[in-house]
Amino acid sequence: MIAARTGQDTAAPERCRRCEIRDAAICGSLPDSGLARLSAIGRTRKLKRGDTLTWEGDDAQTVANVRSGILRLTAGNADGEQQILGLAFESEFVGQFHDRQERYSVMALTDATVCLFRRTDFAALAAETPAMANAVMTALSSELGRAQQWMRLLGRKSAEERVATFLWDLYCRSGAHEDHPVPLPLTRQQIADVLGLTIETVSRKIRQISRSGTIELPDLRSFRVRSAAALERLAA
Amino acid sequence: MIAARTGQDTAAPERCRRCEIRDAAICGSLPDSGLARLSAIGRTRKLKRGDTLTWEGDDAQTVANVRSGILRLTAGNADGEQQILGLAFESEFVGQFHDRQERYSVMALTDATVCLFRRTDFAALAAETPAMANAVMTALSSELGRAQQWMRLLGRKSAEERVATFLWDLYCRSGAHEDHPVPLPLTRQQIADVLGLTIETVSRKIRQISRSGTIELPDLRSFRVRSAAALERLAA
DNA sequence: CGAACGATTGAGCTTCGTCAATGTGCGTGG
DNA sequence: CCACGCACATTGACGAAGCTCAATCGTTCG
Repeated sequence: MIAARTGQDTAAPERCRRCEIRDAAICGSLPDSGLARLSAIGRTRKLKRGDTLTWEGDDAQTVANVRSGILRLTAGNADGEQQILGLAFESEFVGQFHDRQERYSVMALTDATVCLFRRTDFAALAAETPAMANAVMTALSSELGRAQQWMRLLGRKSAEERVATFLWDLYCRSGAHEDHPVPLPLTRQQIADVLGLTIETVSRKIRQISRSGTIELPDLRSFRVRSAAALERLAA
Repeated sequence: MIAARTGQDTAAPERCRRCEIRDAAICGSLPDSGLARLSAIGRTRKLKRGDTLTWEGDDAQTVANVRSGILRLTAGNADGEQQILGLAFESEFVGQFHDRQERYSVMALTDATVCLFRRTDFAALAAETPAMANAVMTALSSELGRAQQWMRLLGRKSAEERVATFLWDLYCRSGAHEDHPVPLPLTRQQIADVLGLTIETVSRKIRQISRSGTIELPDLRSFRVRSAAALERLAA
């Protein structure tokens, strides 16, 4: 999800210039010494699908960089209702760089690998290394940008546009080309939760886009884009 | 609007513990020297209702702290459609602390006073003063929290809940008590834009909440809360 | 095979947007 | 002062989008 127009030319990889996706750019602006320090304090953790990395309200001990898989960020409210705040894909950061309390719960939607940093280590590094502090701000800025794109999706897009946006997003991130299969590692229910729709509406709209010939559905866990242009147009 | 649970005990004022609103806490964690530096680089500007402070896409020259009035943050997309990203009230910050390009346009919904800082001054201060960098991160974090609350409003709330949330928000911020008039300095159209609804729906829902006895409408530019508990319940 | 789970499809209903008519308050010019 | 125009607000009728409820289908796994 979705765009941070950072207005910066960092060295961070950009997977797809045309869609709304950019990678979090935290590493791009770091000097080598910062990178070395960073990797010195990180450790890898593997998550199984369904595992929860952090719970909303917990002490914020760690921030994480996604190496593989898809994480889901959710915040509950008093009624126990869950609002999905977004997804985090490879290379993106999740967690509170600054706050002492988790603002959202993070769950793995697929098997995933993350690189964990203790928040305090991170903060200490930021305090002593201006470039690091700068990088944290970049990450926060970029997260904010993603949040704002997400708002546009939730606030203004129709069900069809939401579904198309989601598929387009996955397509762009996957690096696949037209007619090549793109993994779709979420259930319809999970997609519905992410997009703020019901499972029935998601199912109907996916079918509808498929019947229109824009995509193909070889099975429930993948899709092929027949016309990228048409899909992008549907995504609005 | 709306909540940043920073998990921090800062000295920043908290107007209303019960509702979702907190003040941006940037000043709370600054040492006096930082504050002195901060006020040295700031300057005041008055905005008339309808004035635009910054345009999306412009070079980000300044960040601003709202001293009075209400600002509206919007982002356009290719189609020229506008998505409202939120409002900024007294004591909150708007603008890009980190990015070189404005991410949203800022317009005054009412006459307003802002305190402006050049982004570069701000950044320089942050680079040399860890406490200042920390404060910027706090502000970014808090903005992120607001964005996430806004997502919940856009993603999950019904028209009635949105309107009630908005009124509840204003009520809490105003510091007024039950049966005291709360200023409502926006037109129905502006409220509709903010909440992602149409003017007709806003009008109907406000009337409906009024007919239910929860609020009273002495005129179009203010309201009185008859039952704060009921209003909070409607806000969900 | 049968149970369980996810997905699909249909029917009906609710909510909210659209379009159109009407009401209300206010400033301006006669 | 009054009449008029204008902007904003309200209200009603209608329709479309999407939600709810329920039935059915397909796959997978025991």
